[in-house]
Amino acid sequence: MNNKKVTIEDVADKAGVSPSTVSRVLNRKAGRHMKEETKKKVEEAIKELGYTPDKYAQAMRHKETKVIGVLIPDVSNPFFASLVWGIEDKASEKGYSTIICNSQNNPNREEELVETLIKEKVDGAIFTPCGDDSRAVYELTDEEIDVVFADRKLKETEFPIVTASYFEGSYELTSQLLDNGLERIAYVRGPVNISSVEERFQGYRHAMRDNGVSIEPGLIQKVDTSRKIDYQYENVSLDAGFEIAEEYLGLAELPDAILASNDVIAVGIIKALREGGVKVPGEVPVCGYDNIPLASYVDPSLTTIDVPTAKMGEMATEMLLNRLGKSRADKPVENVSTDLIYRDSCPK
Amino acid sequence: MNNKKVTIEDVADKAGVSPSTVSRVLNRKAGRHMKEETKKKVEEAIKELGYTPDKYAQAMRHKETKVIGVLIPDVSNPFFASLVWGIEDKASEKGYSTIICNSQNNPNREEELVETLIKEKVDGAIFTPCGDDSRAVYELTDEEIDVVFADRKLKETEFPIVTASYFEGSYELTSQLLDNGLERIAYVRGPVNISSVEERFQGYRHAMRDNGVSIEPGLIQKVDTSRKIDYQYENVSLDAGFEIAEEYLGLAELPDAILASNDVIAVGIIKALREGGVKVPGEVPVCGYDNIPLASYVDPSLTTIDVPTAKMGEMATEMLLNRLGKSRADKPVENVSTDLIYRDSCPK
DNA sequence: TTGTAGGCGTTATCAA
DNA sequence: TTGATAACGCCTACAA
Repeated sequence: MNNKKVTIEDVADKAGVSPSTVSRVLNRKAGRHMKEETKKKVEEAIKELGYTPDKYAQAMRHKETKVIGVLIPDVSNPFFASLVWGIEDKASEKGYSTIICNSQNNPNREEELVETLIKEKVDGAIFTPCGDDSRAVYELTDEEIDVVFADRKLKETEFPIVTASYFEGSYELTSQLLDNGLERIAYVRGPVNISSVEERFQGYRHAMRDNGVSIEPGLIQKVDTSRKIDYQYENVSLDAGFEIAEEYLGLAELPDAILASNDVIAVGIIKALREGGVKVPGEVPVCGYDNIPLASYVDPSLTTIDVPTAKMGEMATEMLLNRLGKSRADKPVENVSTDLIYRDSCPK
Repeated sequence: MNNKKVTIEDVADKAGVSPSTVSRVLNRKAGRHMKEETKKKVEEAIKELGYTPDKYAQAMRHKETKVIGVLIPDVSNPFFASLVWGIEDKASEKGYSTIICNSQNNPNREEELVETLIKEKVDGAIFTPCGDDSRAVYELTDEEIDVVFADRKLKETEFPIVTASYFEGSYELTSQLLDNGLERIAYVRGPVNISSVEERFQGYRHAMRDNGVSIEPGLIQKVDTSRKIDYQYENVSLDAGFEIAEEYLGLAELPDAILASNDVIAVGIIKALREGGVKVPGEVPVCGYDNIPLASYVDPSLTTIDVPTAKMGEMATEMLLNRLGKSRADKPVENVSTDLIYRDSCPK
């Protein structure tokens, strides 16, 4: 088709005006004054020629690139995949493109990717760090690039963030188990330095404490899924859950129930229990977190806590876009709410 | 830190040379002539100032952006997630960034995204179309943007592609089931107009025919997962598999075995059978395709066919990068090989 | 209301 | 071997 790039000058020629007039038609700030006729001529020429402004020339001229960077640990984790979906939807709706970067849970790679984002001159970034003490983010803010966190926050800093009520979710679930008379509740948690993991864990701890139930040491286990990397996130968490559960099987007495940081770990746990001849939930109920799609399809279906990740992504994007330009903006913290979902891995 | 952007001129000043000299140091084609001393001075200045060339200015000057576009149906599908991982790895290794676009199985959105890629002036694109007759790709080639297909091919066209030996995988699996004396083998396939789905299906068909076994109508079912969209790919395929299996349950006689286009559908099938009181694999063995991580964790673990998706992504990227610039290039078609994996959803 | 001119950061060309 | 200059496509003062 009309191949060779058409520039603003071509449009100007065709419309019989100057390039700046064309530019004005394109960028008319609010109500600007110009003859209706000129405007019409120009618009026609634009349409006929199929003209689109050159992104790169625009970016060079003024400050905007209309690109936002997304820095997350790993898209192959379904949790982040749908977070990203939410981000992309909202961004493209608002005329922004996105660059997705996977840190692969590696702080060094995280820093490299931040460099990339800077080179790409992104207008802003949505950031889910792989730890809670990333200094990478400061390179962004040094360059005056707006940053909004999603899901996980940094220790001892106050960046704008959209996250979920993780503490409350865990607290509620744990309380219900206690109400059902289960007391020796085990907890399998993810890496220590991730705020969302920590909050989920603290919800459990506080619920136990508030109900006057002490936690037997040895019932709390930790998987460190951030060390190993794999093309498929689930590979490492499944195995991790499996291995931890095998340790529980070695205990003199099995726990009354097992809670996991997330659904994938929980599925690994269930498999180990099954292979160890333990009935779920008959002997040991198991619960996860996140409500991944497969949660309702494994046997037994996972009791879990739903997290509206896509919505989280949308909200983070809106928050970021609202802040762009403005030196400061409105709400610095928003929470999506979680939702407890009972299924047959855990008797109500 | 050193905040305000440092330009090539700053470097030139600091080194006491002209901007063009700095540029030459940066882009010295092969062995070029310049005093070692000047070169050294310039390199020092570059390092001290932490100078990096401005991507946008470069893109405007010559033809390259060092960006490749990736157009796939849906990253929340673990299959594509790891494909993308492979692409990103290889691309960043070669100094390219990527723009990931999800068509969400929507041909219209696919066309929009192609426009985006053109505006972004990507140097090339990796494309997994949502159907087999996408005309969107021609807009890319009209703009002289190189395109390599991944996983799925278009009908009646010969674009360079990296895919997998899907036909052979299915053929082998089906043959083995037949060898085991299973004859009434059902097949649940995905949408008609996707080449990888079709090839998997044809592998089954040919194996049946070559073994002289005719296929009972009614045993072949189709799920159309491309209609519904969801933030999580798995939601729709799981449900689809579930619903189809319910139809089999209504049959006068159950099939001897059920094959599915992919693992996710297979998990949906298994759940329906289980709820219908049918033992897997005792009464009806079930097999999938793709070897997703969860395949070995569901109960019973899925017999499936491994597809090295990440490798496929790497190869597609290499193929694309090799073609950039060159009007034509070497191998237009490469296949990764698949690998049959027996697990306990299917007796050997 | 519209046009002219200059410059954003690079690099290719040509002259020195 | 190095430097000056123009040009990529666009936008914004400023002038008309």
